[in-house]
Amino acid sequence: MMNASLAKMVDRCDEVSRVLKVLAHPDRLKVLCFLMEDGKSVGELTDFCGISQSAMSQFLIRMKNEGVLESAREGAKTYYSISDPNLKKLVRSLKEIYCK
Amino acid sequence: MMNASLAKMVDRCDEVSRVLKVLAHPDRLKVLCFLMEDGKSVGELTDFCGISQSAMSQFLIRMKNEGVLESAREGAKTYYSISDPNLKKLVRSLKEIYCK
DNA sequence: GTAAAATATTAGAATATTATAATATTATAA
DNA sequence: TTATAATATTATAATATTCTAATATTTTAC
Repeated sequence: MMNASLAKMVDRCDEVSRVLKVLAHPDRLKVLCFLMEDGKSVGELTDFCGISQSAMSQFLIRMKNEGVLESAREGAKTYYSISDPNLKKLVRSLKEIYCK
Repeated sequence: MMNASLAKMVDRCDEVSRVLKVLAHPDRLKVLCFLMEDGKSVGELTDFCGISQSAMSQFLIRMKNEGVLESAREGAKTYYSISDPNLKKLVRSLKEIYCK
């Protein structure tokens, strides 16, 4: 009726869909693509996306709380980077699928 | 500054994030996992997910409008299946990443 | 034709998300 | 110590999503 792999996936739909929600916004996805290279400051990310500083900060903190980003303060700047290896894999897959 | 693959991905963030939005709900993700096998009727999908018939119908029609599902009426039943090959690849990737 | 089964539609309340503006905090440089 | 740069916080309006209930449509079986 239902194979083991499907059953496992179904068990994790809540968890996985929460992560997907993070990616399901053009600016957040853009941020994550940019962060694939290395850590960036809030200012760099704000410039890159062209959204307000406040909106960016809120997105970043939200993604950090969701467990996919980590932050490191260096002086007045805060650098964000991807902390979740699964998310990195996922963004790589998206590139594979949609950017060939 | 920014490699070609990243640039391409950034160009498609709007499109890709719209698809991800479809997956970013536990019940819709569950449906898509179930549909990886083959087409299912609205009734089967409703039973599988344990949500109301109306909610399921609305989700299915929305996903069809989004271009990831197709439907085929057979008598009183409507069978839905995945029409977007990229979405299939994506669900496969999610299985790979999160269900190993 | 009428009833029942299967699906779709509509409307609306409840909730969540997004975006903006204003302000606060923190750190550095002068 | 004050000004400025960088980031975070708060509040809120605007919008979008989700869920439910009620009803409508379509098809088949009788």
